[in-house]
Amino acid sequence: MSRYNPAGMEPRWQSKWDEEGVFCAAPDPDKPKYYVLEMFPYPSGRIHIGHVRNYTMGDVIARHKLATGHNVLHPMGWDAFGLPAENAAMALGKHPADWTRDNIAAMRAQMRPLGLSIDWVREFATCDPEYYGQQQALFLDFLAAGLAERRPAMVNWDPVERTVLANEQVIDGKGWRSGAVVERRELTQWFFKISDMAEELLTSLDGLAHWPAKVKLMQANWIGKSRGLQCTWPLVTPVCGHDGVEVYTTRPDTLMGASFVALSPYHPLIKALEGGNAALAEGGAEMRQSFERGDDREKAILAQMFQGGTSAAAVDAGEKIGYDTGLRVRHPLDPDWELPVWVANFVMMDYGTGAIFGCPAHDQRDLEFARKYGLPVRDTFMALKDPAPVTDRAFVPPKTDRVKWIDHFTGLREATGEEAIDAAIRFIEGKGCGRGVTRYRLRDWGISRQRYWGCPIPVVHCPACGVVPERKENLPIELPRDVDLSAPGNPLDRHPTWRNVRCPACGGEALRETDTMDTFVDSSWYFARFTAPGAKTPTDAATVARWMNVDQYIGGVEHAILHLLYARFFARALHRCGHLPETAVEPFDALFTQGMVTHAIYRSWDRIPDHSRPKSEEAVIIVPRYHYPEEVVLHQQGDKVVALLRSEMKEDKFDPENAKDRDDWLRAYERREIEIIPSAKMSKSKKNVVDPVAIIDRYGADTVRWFVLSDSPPERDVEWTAAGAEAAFRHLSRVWALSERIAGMDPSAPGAGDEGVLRALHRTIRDVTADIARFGFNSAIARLYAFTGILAKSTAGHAVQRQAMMGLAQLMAPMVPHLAEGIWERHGSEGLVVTAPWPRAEARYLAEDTVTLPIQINGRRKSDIVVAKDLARDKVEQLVLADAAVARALQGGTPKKLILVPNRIVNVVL
RNA sequence: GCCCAGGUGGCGGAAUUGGUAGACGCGCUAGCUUCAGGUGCUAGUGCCCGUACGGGCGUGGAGGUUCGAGUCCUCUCCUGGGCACCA
Repeated sequence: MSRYNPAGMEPRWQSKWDEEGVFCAAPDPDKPKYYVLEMFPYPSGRIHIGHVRNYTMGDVIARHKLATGHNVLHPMGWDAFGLPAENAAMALGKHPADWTRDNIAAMRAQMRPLGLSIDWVREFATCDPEYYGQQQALFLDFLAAGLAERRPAMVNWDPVERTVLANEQVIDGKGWRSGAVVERRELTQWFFKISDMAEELLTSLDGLAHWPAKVKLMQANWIGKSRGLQCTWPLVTPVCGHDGVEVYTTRPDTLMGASFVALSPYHPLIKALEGGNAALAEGGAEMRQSFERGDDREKAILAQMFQGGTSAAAVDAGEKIGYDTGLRVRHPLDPDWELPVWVANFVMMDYGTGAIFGCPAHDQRDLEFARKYGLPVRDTFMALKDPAPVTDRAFVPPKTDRVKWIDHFTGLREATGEEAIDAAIRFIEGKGCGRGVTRYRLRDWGISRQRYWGCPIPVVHCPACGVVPERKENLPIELPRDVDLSAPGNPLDRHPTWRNVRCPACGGEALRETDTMDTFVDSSWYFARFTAPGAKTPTDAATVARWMNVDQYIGGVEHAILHLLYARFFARALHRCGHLPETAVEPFDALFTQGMVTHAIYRSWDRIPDHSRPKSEEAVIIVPRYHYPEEVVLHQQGDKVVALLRSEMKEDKFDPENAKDRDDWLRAYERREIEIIPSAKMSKSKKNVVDPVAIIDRYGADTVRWFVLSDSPPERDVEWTAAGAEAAFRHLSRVWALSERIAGMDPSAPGAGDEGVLRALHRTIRDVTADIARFGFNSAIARLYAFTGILAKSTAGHAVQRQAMMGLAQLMAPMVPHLAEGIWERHGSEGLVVTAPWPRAEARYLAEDTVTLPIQINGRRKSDIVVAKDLARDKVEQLVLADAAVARALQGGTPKKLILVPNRIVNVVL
């Protein structure tokens, strides 16, 4: 009788799997293929418990598919380019390449003990020249296909990272990694023309049946399709070569409510005008600054704080500023109607035409602007019920609401906004002074980064030929090893020789492009590369056709827009360039977005002397101090749990592991407990992190795997608790002990209740199989707990208990593969669990010949009866009326009604 | 502000098409075992009344549909997420 010993068992089975090559994804034409992929990690150097959850989920799917006879591809790699390596280089004096390689080695070493069913032969890192060289080849193909281009553009400049960011990488006006407020700059940059595919990327979302609706919705919102009218408002007096102002609107039906035209401070006409108008130039510059630095927003927040309120509404209001340019335009529907042209800080150059017409009655921003500067407010429609002119709130009903129109130019009287918009576009197109236009919020993907540690963009700048693509035979364009990372800016710009090349076209002296690609490019096609990681072309036609699509993709919901949208674009671009079959333009058949692992935060408050104040005063500052979970011991005190610092207890010679000591210590130092802040996202600064390596060392990989799948549904966050991890370990120990007990049974001893155990086993097989298929891992585990309980109490004979134990091991195998192999071996089974065919639930054990029929009285359950399945209605009624609880309720009377749902339920209505 | 997802015991959470609410785990209570304690085992555990038999209430709140509602409908409150001067 041996004890459960994961430390001894787990490495042994891992070697065994390696020796047998069970995870090697050699194409097997006799089996259906199945490609499982988890989003690959950034090699930060340490695995995170969130990684463990992510990869364990993928592993359950992969192992289950392996057992159901699939040819499984389950690879792993590293998203290895990116800024942290450069930062580390500066901080540690270590080359980014070395830092990255070391981190990869460290993380691989931390991941391998998890026993994941990964084909490690396919492993690669995006910083391998073999990988990024192929990416450069793709870039050249995209360029040739018109999918990439170089052009000047206003870009988001992150002053901390000293590079530009894509729109998707700017969150709340701040860089997604640095958190710095981004500035706007005009730079010549490389773009992928993702906006050309906006419509396709939007409509194809409908076909993604196995994607979460939430992710599809987020993408649809991001693409942001709108239909509207674009029309010219002629200038009364042409100026600076402009005859009129192009305006885009989604509400052409409200054209008669116009009160002014407003231009973005970046509008070309404003820039042209500023030359001759000092006041305008000053005002325009001020407004642009407010865009760039968010100045007025910050000021507003500050003002609010000093006045004691920080309501989001007040801050969000954002003061509207404008200058009257003095120009006037004619209304497109009425040449006699002249309107003023303003420049306004709330008009964006990036959307529409950078010019709007203000309709204060039906737009809150325009109303605020009009009220501030005394511009007219004209109602164009009113509510059917209680029509009233607009005063301090713009009237903006949903476009599907019917409203009453005031003297509408299309002749409408009562109509919805939608109908009015359609009518207005038709009307204006008929008059020839405007056209219906569909627009998208999605803009092109700027991929240029002024950084070292990324994939070089393979083009050359030639004084004679201009921008020339590199020749494919010269790829990969490798990053130079000898770079100076100590100074700010792009080290490739400063490199003495790397830039100097011959022009691929004319052979003259030329300069290499020094921008590198956004790291999201690296992760936009790795899934395709995994199908043939050694190919001399980006993909290999036959193998990519065999393995694509990814059948199940798993990752965090934080990539719902960025990564997944780029990957969808890339798949289409790859297809156009002949690297992916058409069937793979949507590369991920099914997507699962898993929740985070969270943990409570332990915080105390330290009083430290405040040296900035004169000594005479009571000068202390109270600062928060956070504690790692392992520094804290939890103690049950009455009905509440308190956290105590182990180190403090030890200093006072108390044993933190001893409950009585904890009690004594608490009594002696009553107020030294630590605040417990409920579950939050793990964060290093709050120290609420758990180290998977430490947990694996303590309990084994199977316990960690079991735990991260337990309790919470996988799409939701799971709270890591020490008690939960203990419970997982105890359970696995009990399963092992049960297996030992059964192994030690007398094989010939008779037993009782064989049938019941087998029924329970087959029900469990049926239910666990269904649960795994629908990602209900927490439910599957609950059922395995329940079945373990039944087996543990069973008095069945040895043969049946052994069979049940083996079935249990198989069902547990995707979650706790090492333990399952151990049990399998202990009971003398052939081969490995991992390659054994998945058990089948047999119909004869699932069929029931009796049913327990709950009896409700007036809809509330009062009793139940056991009857033969499909028993005749009148027989059931007799039994129901004879039931003690029913008789008591009837008190000799007859029920008003008796509802009988066969084999399901009975309801007696009094 | 707009859009989306959720609110179920002390806690994490179960609950096919409307059909026994609270599976399973944690915690707690009692007992047993070992014992200095933890561990292990057995039983109990939604709330209220009742010694018990039993009864009443109960899935954020208020209404509604139904023989029957966690599930469907209307309104409302709260929490989390996404987007946001997008014209």
